[in-house]
Amino acid sequence: MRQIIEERTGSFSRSPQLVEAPAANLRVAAHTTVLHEGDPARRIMEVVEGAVMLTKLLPDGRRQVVELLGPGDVFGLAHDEAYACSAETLTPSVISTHERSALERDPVLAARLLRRFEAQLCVMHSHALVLGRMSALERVAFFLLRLMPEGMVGGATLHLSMTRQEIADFLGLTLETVSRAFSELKRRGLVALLRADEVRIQDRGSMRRLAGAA
Amino acid sequence: MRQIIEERTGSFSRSPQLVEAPAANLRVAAHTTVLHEGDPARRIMEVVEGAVMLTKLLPDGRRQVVELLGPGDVFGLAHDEAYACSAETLTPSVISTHERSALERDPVLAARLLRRFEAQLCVMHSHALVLGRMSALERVAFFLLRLMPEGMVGGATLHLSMTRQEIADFLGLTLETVSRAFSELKRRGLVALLRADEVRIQDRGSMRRLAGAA
DNA sequence: CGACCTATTGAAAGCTATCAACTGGGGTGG
DNA sequence: CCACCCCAGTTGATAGCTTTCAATAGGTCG
Repeated sequence: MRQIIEERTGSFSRSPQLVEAPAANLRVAAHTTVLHEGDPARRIMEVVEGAVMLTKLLPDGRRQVVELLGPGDVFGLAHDEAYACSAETLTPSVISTHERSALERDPVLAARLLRRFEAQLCVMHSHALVLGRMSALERVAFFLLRLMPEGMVGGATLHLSMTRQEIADFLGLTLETVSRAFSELKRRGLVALLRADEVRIQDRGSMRRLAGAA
Repeated sequence: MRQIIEERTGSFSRSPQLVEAPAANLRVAAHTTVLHEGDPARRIMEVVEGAVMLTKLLPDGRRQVVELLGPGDVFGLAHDEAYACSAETLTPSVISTHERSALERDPVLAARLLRRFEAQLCVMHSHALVLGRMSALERVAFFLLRLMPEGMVGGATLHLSMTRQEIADFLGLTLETVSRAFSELKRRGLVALLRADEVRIQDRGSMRRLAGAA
């Protein structure tokens, strides 16, 4: 299941003494596991391009997608020197990595990560509200709005790069419930489904109301 | 509903030009709302002593306690220049506050907050797993273990400084379900309830197993 | 064109929420 | 000092939503 990471860091690659270069960049294919929950946490990473999901597992196999990341977002966080989540690309991505010790030496990097952590923490707070207090329909509406950049006009269609199972694991639902929610949103005319992974938001106002105007 | 903040910052207090003092400390009574979701986010805060909960509201009044904070934890995060959560003390607390601009001027502060943000983000990831994938009984077990410091021996009793409603809002349940879960844990002999807010963990192993060994 | 994987839809079961009644402890006031 | 009141918590019955199990449809790739 683990796929190979395609590494293209140019002249910096594979030189241990160059880990503190501004950024060691990795180009990674879609559906690649970049790091594994529990592995020793040596490096901290930023998404440069693409989309990455962070997941956690329960001993019995239940999975939660805890965070969806886009350009600028940071991952590879450590709890007790080990990665707290697995990270998997959803699309072809570019990821830059830093030695953890660079945080202390590089104030510019530290300042950037600080700002980003604050933003990600706020997003997690919203997600706790979604997971703890919203119905299935509301969760899916919230999810679609979150993926749809503000400036996106009505005509544009959104490509979901996640399966129903991945969306379900993100929203704390089952894949069947997610599918039913999509169908219900379609039935109500709030979204149009061109294909299973091509969505268009038809009635943004109603969607916002469903998602709690968040 | 809003309670008055009792301010005792000694000689630094109420001097606008001293906001960048090492720490403007507030001593706050229990059950005091320190800041309100949506208010302009001027300052960033740290818990020095006590316990604080961060909450978010849906337009229809549904509430989620998104984070429980103890000494060292940071709050007062901003989304679009406004506080993303309300913050309320659970116990008498001491809170230190900083101007947001201090983050850029004070590298020591920034480094401390960076480390703390990382830890809090990891905790939020765990909480997403709890909210998204755990049953009511598992959630309550997880909650109790989280409150029970590792070193705490069997004999010690834990004082819950939260009502059933607050615990429910933290775990994404109703107060009745939380109460039933407590009763079930008691019935199974995993915990003892001396009073409604005095708990003793009797069988830590079983509790860990329930909580997914997290 | 067929195989396979993902998504959709249906029916039934299960868990939690909701509504409601009751209990108990603490504090207040007589 | 005791009785009563009030609020938090507990417990019960029922409803509702989501999950589970199962079968069907759709799309993609060989």
